[in-house]
Amino acid sequence: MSATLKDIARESGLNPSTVSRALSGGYGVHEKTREKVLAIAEKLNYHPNLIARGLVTGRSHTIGLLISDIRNPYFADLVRGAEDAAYASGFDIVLCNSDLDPVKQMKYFRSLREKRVSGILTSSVAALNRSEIDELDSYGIPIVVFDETRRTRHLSTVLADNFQGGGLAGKYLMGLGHSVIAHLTGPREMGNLAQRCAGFLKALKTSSNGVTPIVMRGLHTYHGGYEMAKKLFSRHPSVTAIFAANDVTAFGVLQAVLETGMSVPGDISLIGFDNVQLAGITHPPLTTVEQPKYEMGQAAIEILLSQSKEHGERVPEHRRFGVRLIERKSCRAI
Amino acid sequence: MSATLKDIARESGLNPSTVSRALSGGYGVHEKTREKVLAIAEKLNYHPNLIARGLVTGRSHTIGLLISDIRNPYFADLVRGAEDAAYASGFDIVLCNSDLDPVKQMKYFRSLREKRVSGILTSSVAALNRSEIDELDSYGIPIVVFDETRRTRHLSTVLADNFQGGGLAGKYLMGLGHSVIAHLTGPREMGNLAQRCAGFLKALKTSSNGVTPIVMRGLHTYHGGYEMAKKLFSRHPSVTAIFAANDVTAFGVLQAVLETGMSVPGDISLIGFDNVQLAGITHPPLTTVEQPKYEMGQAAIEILLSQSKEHGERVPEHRRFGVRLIERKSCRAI
DNA sequence: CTGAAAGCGCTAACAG
DNA sequence: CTGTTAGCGCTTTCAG
Repeated sequence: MSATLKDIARESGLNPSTVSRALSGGYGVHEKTREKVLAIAEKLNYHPNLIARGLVTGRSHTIGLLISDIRNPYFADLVRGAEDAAYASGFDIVLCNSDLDPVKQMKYFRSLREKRVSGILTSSVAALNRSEIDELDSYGIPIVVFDETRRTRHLSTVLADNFQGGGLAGKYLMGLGHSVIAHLTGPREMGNLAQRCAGFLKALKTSSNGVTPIVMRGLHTYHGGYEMAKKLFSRHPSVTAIFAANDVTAFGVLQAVLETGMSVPGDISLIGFDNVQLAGITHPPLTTVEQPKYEMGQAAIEILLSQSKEHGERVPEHRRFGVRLIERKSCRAI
Repeated sequence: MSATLKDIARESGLNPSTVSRALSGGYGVHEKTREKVLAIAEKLNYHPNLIARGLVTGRSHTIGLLISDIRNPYFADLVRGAEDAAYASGFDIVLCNSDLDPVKQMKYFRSLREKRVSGILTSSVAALNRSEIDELDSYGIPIVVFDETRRTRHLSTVLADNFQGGGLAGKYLMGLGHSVIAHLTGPREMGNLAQRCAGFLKALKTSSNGVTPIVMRGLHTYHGGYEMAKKLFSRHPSVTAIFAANDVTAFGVLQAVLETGMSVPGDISLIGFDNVQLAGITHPPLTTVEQPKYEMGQAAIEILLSQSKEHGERVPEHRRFGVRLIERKSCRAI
């Protein structure tokens, strides 16, 4: 089928190893023979077999990227940042969607490992348990996980300052005069959400006037936001402000508010988290806490790449990104 | 480092080939020895090296997926459909974002080919020219392209019935009584957009009352929609309805409308195309023409997989999906 | 059912 | 600067 290095060796009367050098390095090869090799390669329509090369060098130049669902715009930004950075360094990204399913997740991890990827990036999907973390550690490749607040011996992390972000949201809402404020969030195990919640609660606690925080847990998805909001309105009709764990959840809340015949920000002030692409064009445009998703994706690749160069014991790296409040039209003073 | 097949051969006193059979096939191996092999493999924490296997079998079990930008929610759905289908068959997806850049695009194609992917899925990114199509043909792997209206000797295609969709939009707007209707679309070379436009124009033409179609071209992106709408309002203040080439473009239009102090559907009726995830939660919820993105992604993988089994001359396959109008709140009768 | 041998396409010492 | 040799980890004839 495709021409091989041997073919061009035969054709040129050179030795395969010389051809190899001419093609990849360029060093230690006479310019004349190099040109000759290149010409023949062109003529034979030769294209290196990267998987053969990978076998001998041990480098696949491929990075696994495991998230819950690419349709969540938060991940789209993250992935794009990672892909761009990887591309710039000559690496490919294999994309895996786990849907937060612990079984699927481990299947993907194992499959990536068998493909001998250079490293793995993962959002902290279904919370990893001890033995799973140990398994990942045993892979001997750099792994960086997003939004993971715990520290382990080998895993690197990149995350936003969720605690601060939660505080920003809480303070903002209080500053607007709200006193019955709800926080709609996801499962307890998600460390990043827990941090947002903690920061939020802390902010409310430091206020002079008596604010009543209501915390509800469900799924941090569009649907989850919708459900939680409905429940909230029936149980606590006096709420005037909601801090949603992320924008997509906030979108669900928005939907519920509209269906209930209320309005944002007329009856309910709403604030999200992430500053997802479409947050600016909902009605009303969503006030939210921005985290630099694209940059976080990039950073993860940088860490990964720098670690894969190191030998011996790898020291994990941890990077935390600042957040900021994006004020739009979904909150009002009371 | 990692245990190899040889290690377990030595440990068990068997021949590597026997071990190989025990591990992969299971056929033609005594149950007893098979169990023994499995046990030792487990003990040694053995994991097959898929890249070594790939080298000998010539199968990478990897599929390249080249799109313009994963942050466009249209692609997110498509990609997810593809990834799920690929996963189900034991294939991985390597994701590439070309940004419609012809150079980047060909780089990706070549890199995928060198990685010996089993096939390539691509959205019809920057329009391919003759010699590029020839190059793709020469790869000798199945390639399926989305949204490509031209037919070539080797490329398979999957697309929605864009012509019909355009017609649906046109008819709907006319039925509502609009007579000054604009269509905001992308570059001429994009065959799918051209079809949408053609279907739309055809529908208007068959109307009894005199409708004035205005067609504007720009970029079919959020920003492009915004720009075109601004221009449209200053040049044709009498428009009452807009058909945007896709939802993301429609979102841009929506933004422009709001900024201009008008409202949808009060002053402008707006209809999109795609039925992207968030189309239902903009304000107002967007009326649009839905195409089955997820299913299209799946279908592409099916075609790809069925083709990679075939030997000899491959017959390309073409699949066209129906579309339907999703009526929401962004249009009104005049 | 198992072993021996060869080789996928490439790189990497080591000589020369 | 170039050739020789060996081998990455696995599968796959072909014998036995």
